[in-house]
Amino acid sequence: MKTAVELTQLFRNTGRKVTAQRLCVWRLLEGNTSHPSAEVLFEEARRELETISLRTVYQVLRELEELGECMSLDLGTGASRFDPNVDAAHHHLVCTSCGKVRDLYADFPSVEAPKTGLDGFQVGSAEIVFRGTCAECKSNAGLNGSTRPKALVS
Amino acid sequence: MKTAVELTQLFRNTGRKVTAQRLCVWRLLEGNTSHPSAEVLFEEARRELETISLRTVYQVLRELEELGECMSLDLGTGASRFDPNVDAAHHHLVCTSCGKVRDLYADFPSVEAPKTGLDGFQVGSAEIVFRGTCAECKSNAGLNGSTRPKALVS
DNA sequence: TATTAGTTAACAATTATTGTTAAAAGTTAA
DNA sequence: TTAACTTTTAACAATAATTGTTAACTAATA
Repeated sequence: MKTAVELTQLFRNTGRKVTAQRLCVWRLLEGNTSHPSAEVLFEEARRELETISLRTVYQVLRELEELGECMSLDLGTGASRFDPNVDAAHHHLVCTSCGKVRDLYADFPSVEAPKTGLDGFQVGSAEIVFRGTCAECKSNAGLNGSTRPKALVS
Repeated sequence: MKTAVELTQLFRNTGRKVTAQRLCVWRLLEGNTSHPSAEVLFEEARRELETISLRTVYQVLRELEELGECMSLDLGTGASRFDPNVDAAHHHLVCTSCGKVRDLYADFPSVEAPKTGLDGFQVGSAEIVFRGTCAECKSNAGLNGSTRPKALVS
């Protein structure tokens, strides 16, 4: 994702306005590797800008997606997760207990769809999702039942 | 997934009843590689059993999942897709234009999460999702606009 | 055939997300 | 600074997928 500063340029140049709400969400996403949902971003945004609405957060996320500055990920955790890292190829680790998502920067050169047997299917991208248990959920296991399992394996 | 015949045994042995509805959905899933959604299964089931309800289809799918006989996949196509193939490791090709899902039986031995740098995350499984365009959508491209793009890249 | 489980209809409810409207407020170019 | 234009907000409604609920009915099994 472009920086908030770069986005400011871009928006002004294209007749869009740089509002406090946009700036707030942009800044929250900049360098963010936590893969927040819209709701989570909304809660964070509200701390800085008490009057921001969830509706607006969705709008800002949508427009970032349309600009190719942000990706929404469907990882089976209930809500879409937003990832500002659209440049570096990477994969994801998803905790099946708490829904936490972590980036995995590893190159899997062998992950390429075979050329044959695809029935003409033209492959553009490959995403790997690793599922498992994060450190916290592992230590919480057995006792209580972990930190609010909002989503399972999907 | 076990065959309808095996499931019949299992259900009888565990005090559950083998109803026409269960049998119908089981049979529709047996060997099914089309990754149908609940709705699609419902429509197919209704051809054989006009009175079956969508509610029941969801129930039957749920119980198959709980028995580990079926997987629900969240591939960013809107609705969950059901896959009776829970035994053989395989991956998926998803058409970003029409949502079609195809199995890919290919071994990617290198796809293993690294041991280090995971911050204690314990990885259990890896799924690869290849996205692209299926043969039909490729030939339909340019003219009309393809067969109802219900879902995009997610 | 009796018992028990399952199905159906007919809803309500939920969650995530987008659409809508009008009024109010903010941003920007000039 | 102002005028023009864009955004935001509130306050809903709406959608789609899915699950919960109830009661009446029907069907499966021992």
